[in-house]
Order: sequence, then structure tokens, then C-alpha cells
Amino acid sequence: MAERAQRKTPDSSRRSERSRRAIHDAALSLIGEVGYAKTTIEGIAARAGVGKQTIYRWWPSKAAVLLEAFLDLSERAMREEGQAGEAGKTGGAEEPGAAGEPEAAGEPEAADGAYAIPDTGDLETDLKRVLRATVDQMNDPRFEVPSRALAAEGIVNAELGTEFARRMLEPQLQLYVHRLTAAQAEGVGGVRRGIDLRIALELLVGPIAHRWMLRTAPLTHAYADTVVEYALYGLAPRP
Amino acid sequence: MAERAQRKTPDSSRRSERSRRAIHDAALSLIGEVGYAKTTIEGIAARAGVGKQTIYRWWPSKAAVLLEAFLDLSERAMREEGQAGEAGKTGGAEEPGAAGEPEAAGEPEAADGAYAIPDTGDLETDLKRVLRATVDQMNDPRFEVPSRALAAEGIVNAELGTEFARRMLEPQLQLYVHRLTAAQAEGVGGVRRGIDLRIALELLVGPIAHRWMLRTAPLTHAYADTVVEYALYGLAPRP
Amino acid sequence: MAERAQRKTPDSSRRSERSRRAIHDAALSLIGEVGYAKTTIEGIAARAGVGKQTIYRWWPSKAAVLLEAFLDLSERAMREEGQAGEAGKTGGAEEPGAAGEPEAAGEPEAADGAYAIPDTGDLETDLKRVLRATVDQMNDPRFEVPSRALAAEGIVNAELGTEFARRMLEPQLQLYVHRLTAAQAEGVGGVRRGIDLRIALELLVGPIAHRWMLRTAPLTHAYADTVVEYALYGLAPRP
Amino acid sequence: MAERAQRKTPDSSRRSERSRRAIHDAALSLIGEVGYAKTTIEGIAARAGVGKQTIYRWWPSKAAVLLEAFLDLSERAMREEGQAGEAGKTGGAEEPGAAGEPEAAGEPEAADGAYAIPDTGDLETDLKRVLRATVDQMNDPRFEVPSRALAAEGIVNAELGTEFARRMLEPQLQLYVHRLTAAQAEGVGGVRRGIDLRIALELLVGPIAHRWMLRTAPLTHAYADTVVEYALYGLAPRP
DNA sequence: CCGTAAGCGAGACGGTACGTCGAGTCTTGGG
DNA sequence: CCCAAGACTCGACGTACCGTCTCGCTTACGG
Repeated sequence: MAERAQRKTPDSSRRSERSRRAIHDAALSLIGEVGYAKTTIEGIAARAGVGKQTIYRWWPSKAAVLLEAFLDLSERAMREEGQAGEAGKTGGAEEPGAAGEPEAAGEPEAADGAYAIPDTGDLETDLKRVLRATVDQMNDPRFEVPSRALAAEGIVNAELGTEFARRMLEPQLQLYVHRLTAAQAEGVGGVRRGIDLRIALELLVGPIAHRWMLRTAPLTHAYADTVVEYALYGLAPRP
Repeated sequence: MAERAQRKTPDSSRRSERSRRAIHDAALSLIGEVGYAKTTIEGIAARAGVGKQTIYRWWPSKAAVLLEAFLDLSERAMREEGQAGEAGKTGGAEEPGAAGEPEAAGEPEAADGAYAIPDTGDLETDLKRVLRATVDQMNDPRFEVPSRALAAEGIVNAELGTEFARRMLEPQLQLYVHRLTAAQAEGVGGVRRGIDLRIALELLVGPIAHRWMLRTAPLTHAYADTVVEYALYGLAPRP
Repeated sequence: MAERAQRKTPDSSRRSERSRRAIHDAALSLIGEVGYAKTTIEGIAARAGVGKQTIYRWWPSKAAVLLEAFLDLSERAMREEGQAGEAGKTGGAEEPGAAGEPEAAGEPEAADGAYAIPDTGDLETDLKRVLRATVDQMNDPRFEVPSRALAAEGIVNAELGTEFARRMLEPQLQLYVHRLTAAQAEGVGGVRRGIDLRIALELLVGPIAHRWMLRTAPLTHAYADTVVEYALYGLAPRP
Repeated sequence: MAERAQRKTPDSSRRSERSRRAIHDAALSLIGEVGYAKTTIEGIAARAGVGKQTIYRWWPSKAAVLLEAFLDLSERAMREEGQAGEAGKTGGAEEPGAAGEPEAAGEPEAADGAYAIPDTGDLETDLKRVLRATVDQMNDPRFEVPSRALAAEGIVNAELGTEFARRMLEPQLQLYVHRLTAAQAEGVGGVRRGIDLRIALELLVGPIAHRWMLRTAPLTHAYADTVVEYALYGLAPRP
């Protein structure tokens, strides 16, 4: 989306990295301060000390600016975390995915193997750990406003929604699929054969997203734990 | 929301029913035609043959107009359906709630008893029936655009989101709770004691909502069925 | 203008005198406070504690309300003055004429003879006296704002302008004509025969009005005196 | 007035001359067609094919637009006239001044010397000529509507009134002062020494303005002539 | 003496214009 | 040719009043 030109494809090699950064920062800070709806392109340009045209030249819409800025933010956040912590704790899921593909800029993305759901052999514990991390991230105010803005935009705007899902969410969701695949291979103590893992994943992640969306009740670790338990063992009485 | 005044509480007994209706209709048709973002208050007023002030007098925002119009639509749709069909088929869930209250009166929960999840004694079948109906409704183009618009607005705007959930979704969700409560009482073939029914419900409805939101894959009856099965019997191998 | 009906001539015998008065007062006070342009019918109605329709029923325009209110004011001012002073001093000219015909209400208008330019036999002195009074009235802040509003409206709106001139100004101007007629009869020390008195009057009153209109210089008694002298004896060197 | 900024002083060097012209033309034509009161900024913008903001950016009010447009018109009218005629005929007075300055430059008095009251040595004749021209201009329908609008606005709005007088009227009035000064130097057949020329001028011009304002009688050449005669030789019998 | 038909206060209504904001495009001057 | 700056056209915002139209209510009259 970043590379999409506006009229006659500007020469991206001459692009000012300084401006790009300033626009990201301005966009994120403004959205944090006044909300997405009241954030304007003009406002971003002014705060970034940039001409409006510089934004229009490189991005097709306000949402695209935010998406890129947010991707950048997540990536940076992840890198910091990755340095000092171990990978397992990191794995957010749902909203603010960790391993977005880097766009435009060329920094190599090492994540793939680095950020994975840990496999202690105990599926239940592993899933709880990851889902708790996801819940934490969703509660992090730094991420909440932009996440909501992007999710909202994505619900209504299919193109951006797809982009958002592909770049932010899918990488995370794939981690689940990996872990569940492993669990399915284990036999006992894992996941039943024949289970569609994509749907299995949604059984875990859907309820979290639902509660986040509707704000019907707070998102807590306890909630995450219960979701994992119910999903693994079902609602029906065990025979 | 209708009674909420704007500046110095207009006299709602003098309110023109004709205008209210025309505004609802204009709002829904415009949103269907050009989408929520490009629908303007000015446009609604023009199409409804109404002064802008008449909208501003009675609603605080475009979203509020749409919410009320949509509630009205659902209600009418329900009434029609209720006349010719039986209740079981009706029970939509997630998005476009069926049992909106008559909106002039203020009761938050109006699922008169008329609209309830059927209880054939077979929980799995009953849930599949309802979830399929929900899926159908989500795929109904008449509802899709406004639903997405309201959901998007609700994600970002907590006040409207709460209102939306309270008036559109909760009545439906309560139906699930009722049915699950009955199932829990049954003993065998139902729901395990000790299960938090609110969470149980989210296990069923969350995945549907998730897929609808992210558009990762089409929402089908088969999907609904699978979700019910996984939720009831768990992902783990049965002992 | 007051009697002109709006649609189907309301029954003026049932008219509320209380409202009429309240509207006059509200109109004058509002115009004094915020100026004519920012005075609105709605504002007058609100301050008068009157329904808007009551204004629209009896007056065709804001200007008409003001005209009537101002006429009323002048009349009352005159009556008060007339009680305690002698007539000669009173005679204002130009703008806020004294002897408007009373409208609608039936109070007898005694003015005609009462308010006249004094005839001491010395034309120059008499004219100075009257012109000084006119100047005083134009400088009276109580009259200035409404006068200017009405004059402005009258310049642009011929109908109202005529009405204004006829009811406010003409009575005053006629007084000049009377006095000049007498002066013309006198022979020496008066006005030359063959002089068109209407034009003579304008020679006296025009310069005052001009200066009032353009605000090029303050209106003073000295100015009035000089105008009288120049008008009587001409600009050219006397032979 | 054009350079006066609205909020944060736009850069007048970037100003679009095309728009300025279009706005002038639109304003004058609309005022001619529907009158000043029914002319709206929105209407001017629409007819000029210009955004409203472009008007609000450069002018503080509708009246200011008209003033500038009218100044421009007078200037152009003058230039045309000046090319083909001799100066004497030109001298309008009162309302639509002839010698507007080029307005981009700021000199308040631009009567280059080119436009002056002729001095044939016969003051009476000279004054009649000029006053007749003034009368003609006041009767010219092209000028009447805008003149009345500006005069009306100026009566009520001191700031605009002053501006109007300074830029439109004063240059003309100064011409009178020049001519009268010359006349005063002449001795016999001119103007008496000791006469205040400013007041003398008002004696000539005031009556014309008065009659124009009140519409009490038509403005004719004969009237102009009579005014000159009365003013020069006085109303009183000559000894 | 009692209905009934005004005038009245109140204020909702369909409109028009206001003055402002921001979108997205275009132009200018500087690096 | 990118960029900052910002003027441009356009369209929508939310507000203020317009002049018309009900509403109840009071008030005086005429059957």
C-alpha cells in the first residue's frame, strides 16, 4: 500500500526518510490525542512539518498512513521486547500482530522462527500463555486506539481490512496453526485428529476479539484461561 | 437516544412521526447506495425532504440516526417474519439483532418470549439452527452495510458501541443464555455444570463474529455447524 | 404599514395592546444593544415574551416593526418634552421627526400647531434655533442607532423609505416650509420672492444630513449656525 | 481592505487575480439583479466559480466585497471616459466617485490632476456643470443599486462608512475644495473670503444627497442649477 | 351562559445562508 | 524532482433565523 503511487508513480529512491518517520510519529501521536476521526491529513502534515502533498504523494488515505505507522510501531516494539525477553511471552495474537512484513524499508525480518508459540509439550499451558499475552496487548493503551481505528476501518473498508489482516494478524494466527499442528501430531494430550485447525484457532481467538469489540466485560487473564479450557474440553459433559 | 435532547430538550410530543420515518428510510437507503462514510446528514435531510435541523434536533450524530433506523428496520423485519414463520428460524444472533424493543418505550430487553431459541431437547441441533440463522442474516445484503457501519462506529466510539450492544445484541445473546441454562439443567446431553454460560455463548458466537469481521473465509452453514461441534465437544481428544 | 394584514386580515379589535408595547420595547432595546443587523424577529419575540406569529401577524418586516416602535418612541419623547418646555425648542427636523401620525391606537395628535418653528420676526435666529435642536437630536444616542437603521433601510428599500419620510420627516420639513413662507411674505430680512421653498429647506437641512451620514466631521451648533448664514446670504461676495 | 487578513494573514502574492476579478463581476451583477439584501456570499462564490473560502480569505464581509468591486468599476468607467472625453465632463461628485485610486497601491487621493473641476473663470457655470454630472451619475442605473447599498451599509457601519467616504467620496469632494479655493482667490465673481470651503461644498452637495436619499423629488439638471444659484447668492433678498 | 372562534405563547417544521473545516489538487520557490 | 508552504475548488459541517404551520390556552362574543 505504501508503494502505491498516486498519479504518476513518484521516484521512491528520492523519498525523504525523515518525512516518512515524521509522518508516522505525527499520525500516531495525533490519533492518541484526539482520536482517529478527528485526526486529519492536514493536522498530520502540520505536526510533521511536512507539506500535504508529501502525504498524498505516498499514501492513498488516512487509514493507509495509520496502518503503516502502526505496523512500524509494532515492529519496533517487538524488536525492543525481543532483545530483552524470550519469545514466548511476546506472541500477541488478535490485534496488534507482531511480525508484520516490513514494507518499503528493507530491514530483514528475522522473526519467523524467533517469535513462535512455545512448545512445552503442555498445549493448555502454552495456549494460556499466548492468549494472556494477547489480552495484555489489547489492554495496552498505546495500542488500543490505533487498533480500534484500524479494526473499525477494516470492517467497513474491505481493501484495507484485508491488508490489515494479512499484514498484522495473519502472522500471529499462523503461529497458532503451527502450534496446533504440532499438538495434533502428538496424539494424546493434544488436539483431536480431523479438527480443522483454522476453526480451532478461531474458537480460541474469536471470543477474545468479541469481548474486546463489544466491551461487554473486561478482558482478563482469567477469561483467557477459561476460554482455553472450554475450547479444549468442550461445553458438554464429559462422558 | 431519541429522547436525548441536543441543547434545550425539544418537546417530543410535538415531534413529527412523518419526518422520523422519512429520515430512517433515507438514512438506510443512502447507506445502502453510497456507503456509510459517504452518507451525510445533509444528504439524508435532502432525501427525506426534511430540514437539517430536524435531524440535529433529535439525534446527536449520524451514527445515532443509523442506529435507530437500523433498530427500526430489524424490528419491522422481525415482525414480518414472526407473522409467517415460527420462532426458531428467527433467532439471529451477533449482528442484526432480531428482538429490538419498540424503542419509544425504554425497556432494554424485549424478547417478549415470542422469540426464543427452540428447545427440542437436542442442544446441538438447536444451536446449529440458530447459528445458521445468524449466519444467514449476516450474509443478507440488506443488513450487511448498516451492520458493518454500526459495528465499526461502535468499536471506536464506546458510547455508541455500548448502546448498540445493549439494544441490538444483548437481547439475542440472552436467548443463548436461556437455552444454555436449560441445557445445563438437563444433565446428560446438555452443558456441564460449572460452565460460565456467558463465556460459553462467546465460544459459539465469537468465531462467527471474528470471521465476519476479518473476512478471512466465507460464513457458511457448514462453518456454523463445525463451530457448534467443536465448542460442545472440545478440541482435545476425547478420553 | 401596521394595519397591513398578512394573509387574511386579522381582527385588530382583538389585538393585544400588551404585546404590541412589549414588541416595541424589545425591538428598541435590542437594536440599541446589538445593532439593527443582529436584531432578529426571533430575538424580539423572545425578549417580548411573545410568539413569533404575533409579530408576523401584525408587521410585514423587521423594518416595519422598528419604524412603528420608533415612531412611538418619538411621540412619547415629544409629549414629555412638550409638557415641560415650550414648543420652539422642540422642533427637531431631519431625522427623528416628532409629529408622526398615530397609528392604530387612537390618541389624538395635537402637535400640528403646537410644534412649530417660532417666529420671532428674525428668520436667521429662528432657523439657527431649530437647526441646533435638530443637531442635538441627531447626537442623542437614544435616537441615533434606530435612526441610522431606518435611514439605511430606507435608502435601499423604497417603500419603507417613503413611509419613513412621510411619517417621520415630512411633518418636520413642513414646519420649515411654513416658516419660510412667512419669511417670504415679510419682504426685507426674510426670503427672496421667487425662491422655491422646498429647495431652500434642503439647502438648510441637506448639509446637516450629509455630515451626519458621512461622519466627516462632528455635528455642532456652530456648524448649524454657519449653514444658516451661508444659506441665507450666499457664498458669493456681496455686491 | 483587500490586504486585511482574516485570521492568519494569507500570502497576498500568491493571490489569484482571476478569482478576484470573477468575484467583483459576480458581486456587481448579482446586486444588480436581485438587490443587495438578497445577494449572498454563497451566491457570489457560485456565480464566480470560486470557493466560498476564497472570498472569506480576502474580504471580511459582503459589504467589503461590494465596496472593492464598486471602486474597481468606477475606476474602469473613469478610465474609459477619460480616454475619449475631456476631464471637465467627468467630475462626478457625491456617490460614485470618479477618481478612485488604482486600489492596489494605497494612495488615498489619486485625482492625478487629470480629473479636476474645470476652471473657466465663471464659478457658477463650472459648478453647475459638475453638479449636473453628479446628478447624471446618480441617475445611472448601473451605479444606483450598488451606491445605495454601500451608502446604507455605511450609515449603519461606521468602519465601512469611513472607508467608503475616504476612498470614493473624498477625492471628489477635494476637487470642489480646489475649485472653490481658486474662486476665493479671484475676488469678485467668486467666493467670499472667510468662507469655510468645506461647509460651502456641503451646501452644494448636501441638498443633492438629501434628495437622492429621501426620493422626495426627482434629481434633475434644473434642480442642480437651482441649488448652485441659491448657494452662491443666498436665500435672503439682496440688498 | 356556554360554545366557538379568534388572538396568543410556544415551538417544531422545511428551508437558506452562514462562517468554518478539511479533502484533494495545483502552483511557487528553494535545495 | 522532491519538498514545505499554502491558495485553490469543492462539499459538508453544525448553527442561526426565516416565515409557516400546528398545538393547547385564554378570552370575548353572539346565539
